[in-house]
Amino acid sequence: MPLTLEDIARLSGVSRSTVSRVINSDVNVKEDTRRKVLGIIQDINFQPNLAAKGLATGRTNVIGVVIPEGVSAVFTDPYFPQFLLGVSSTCNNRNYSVMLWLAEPEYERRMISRILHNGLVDGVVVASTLMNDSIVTSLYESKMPFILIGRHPSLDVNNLDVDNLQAGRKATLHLLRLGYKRVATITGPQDQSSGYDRYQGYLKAFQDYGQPVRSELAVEGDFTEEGGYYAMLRLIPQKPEAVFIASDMMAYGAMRALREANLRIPEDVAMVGFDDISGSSKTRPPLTTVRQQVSQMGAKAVEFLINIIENGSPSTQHLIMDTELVVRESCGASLRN
Amino acid sequence: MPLTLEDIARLSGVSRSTVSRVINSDVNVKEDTRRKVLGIIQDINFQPNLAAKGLATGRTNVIGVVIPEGVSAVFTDPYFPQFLLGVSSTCNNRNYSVMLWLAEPEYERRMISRILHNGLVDGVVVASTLMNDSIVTSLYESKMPFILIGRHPSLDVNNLDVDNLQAGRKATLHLLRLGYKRVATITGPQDQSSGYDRYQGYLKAFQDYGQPVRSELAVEGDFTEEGGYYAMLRLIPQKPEAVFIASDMMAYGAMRALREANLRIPEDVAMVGFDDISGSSKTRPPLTTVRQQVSQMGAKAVEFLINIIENGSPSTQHLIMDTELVVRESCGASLRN
DNA sequence: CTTGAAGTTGGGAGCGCTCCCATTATATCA
DNA sequence: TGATATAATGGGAGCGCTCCCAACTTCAAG
Repeated sequence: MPLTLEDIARLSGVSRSTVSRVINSDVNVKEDTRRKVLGIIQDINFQPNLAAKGLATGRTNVIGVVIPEGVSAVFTDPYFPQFLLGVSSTCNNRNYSVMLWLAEPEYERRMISRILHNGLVDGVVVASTLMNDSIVTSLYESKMPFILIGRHPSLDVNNLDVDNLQAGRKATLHLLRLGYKRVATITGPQDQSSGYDRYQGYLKAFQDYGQPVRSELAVEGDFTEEGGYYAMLRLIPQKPEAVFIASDMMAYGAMRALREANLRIPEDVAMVGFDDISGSSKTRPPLTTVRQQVSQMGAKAVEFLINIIENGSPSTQHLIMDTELVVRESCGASLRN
Repeated sequence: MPLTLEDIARLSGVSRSTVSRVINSDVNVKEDTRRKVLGIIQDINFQPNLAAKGLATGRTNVIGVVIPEGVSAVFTDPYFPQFLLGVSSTCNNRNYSVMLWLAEPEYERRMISRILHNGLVDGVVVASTLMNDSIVTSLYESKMPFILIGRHPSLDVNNLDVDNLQAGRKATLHLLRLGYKRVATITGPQDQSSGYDRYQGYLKAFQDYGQPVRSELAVEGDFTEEGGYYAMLRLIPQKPEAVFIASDMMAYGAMRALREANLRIPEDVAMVGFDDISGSSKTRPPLTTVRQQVSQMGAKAVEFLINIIENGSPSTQHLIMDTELVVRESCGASLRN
């Protein structure tokens, strides 16, 4: 049977209240008393019951992380573990715990109400949803603090996003400037903001470079290897000279398709990916890609959320993280200079 | 402000107790009453406060999943997301939630006591630890229900494991029977049971096949692509004809090393991997590997754990899951028949 | 000393639920 | 129809904590 505040109180000859003060670092405790109580707590390895604390304070020191499982890439892309690493690590040192929900459509409604109403979490991080995800709407309508990874097309919510548009533009311009004429793209799903925005960046690059976009050079993928493979297959007949691919996983698939078609990278088709996941420096050839600091995003998201939980959020905030173009060999930059 | 049982009671003209009975499907409620109360609950989308319930019952309907971060492969190997998928999905339909702890060494002690003493979870799944992990010992000494994925060298704990020894033996025998003479292995870390057992299976295969083991043909890897690459580099001078590699990720690294050394797979060096992660059917050549049903393991682990939580566990149980050798091209089976 | 402010401490009430027991409604049988 | 078992219901106590207020110390200033 776990001990309670009352037990510690008895053992150290003070009252329940004083023990509570010690645990919560209240200043109004004589130094002597504090030391004595702390000693007992340590000796006995006492941990206050968080359910009780939660009931009394209305706060649990738990944050929820919601990842819609519908996003098929969840279980193949290193993006998610990496993100969770950042989340978890920050929670650890801020003394929070992580409740993980992989949202399955069939349980979605039930899950949402659990999250919102049952007092299990103090706030929620929602990652990589569809743009009009109902979870976001529900969260928005509730009083639950939350932060969206990505952005929402219409609602003004606290969010943390990468500047996908700039990044897509940067990657595409890189190819354009290397002199490739037929620069294609394999996009992410257009109902996810990351997929959509990167594609918009691609379009913007053409505009800025004063060159017309050819719609037959854009194919939609789904952020998986498989998806990249089939997208590339559809692209090959269009004879692209270069491709901007909206995720490294898809780039791997595209590489496979090109290899099977006996097309060389970058000589026949150059490519730039997106993410810079750990394998991308070791592909053949090494992949030029847009780096985003995924685990740092997880960390930032949690800091952001905890701040809202603890201090409230007078107005909504939007954090945008930068990306960096990592030039390796798949774009053919070294050949063309 | 969220509603309480008392509110629902008032709205439906019954008492708090009756509402509680309805929510917990107690039989002693008149059908009429039940319907009326249920109606109100639904209309209003009421969710009972789980912290309060937890306090009163000592159960939270939350299970913890602990993954030691020290295991470097955590963030590159699809194994973990896949496992979490199984865990999460089963929790969803059993009405449990998942608390995720990626154990960082520096917070380990604090985390363990939180898990054990603060009443946040009803039980714990511990995945892929080192064999003598202190988390397991602490859990064992506590009264907290838990189940270990893998096995423990000395403690008799509830666990769920694949038959790594048989699997390693099966894979190695496959190569031996194909007539390869110098069959090498890249093992996993020998302080993880999966790494150790697969290697023991490798040794057992030689013994059963009546052939001596050459110790220079075994190199220890760390379950990462990188590790597989460097292990293969060390193996190449030994001129192996075939290799059993204890994880597909390492096999990918090994492939890369062989490719760079201009050695063909399987003509110059044949290989068999382990895991059958999703990429393995699409490598060049497709990878022969030992398939384990990872997400199913997650699901089973949760079922197992929930059963212990709800019904107790008179004696410790050990669940062993089978594996299946998936023969593709990297082992050269098609060439040799 | 006396007085009052500041520093400490203790105990009651309450967070929202469950569980137990007492009470009331309903059914059953002779 | 009355006695008795059984089904339904209500309300108090308590889970372990925090928060508030009252009470007690301490100490410096007058």
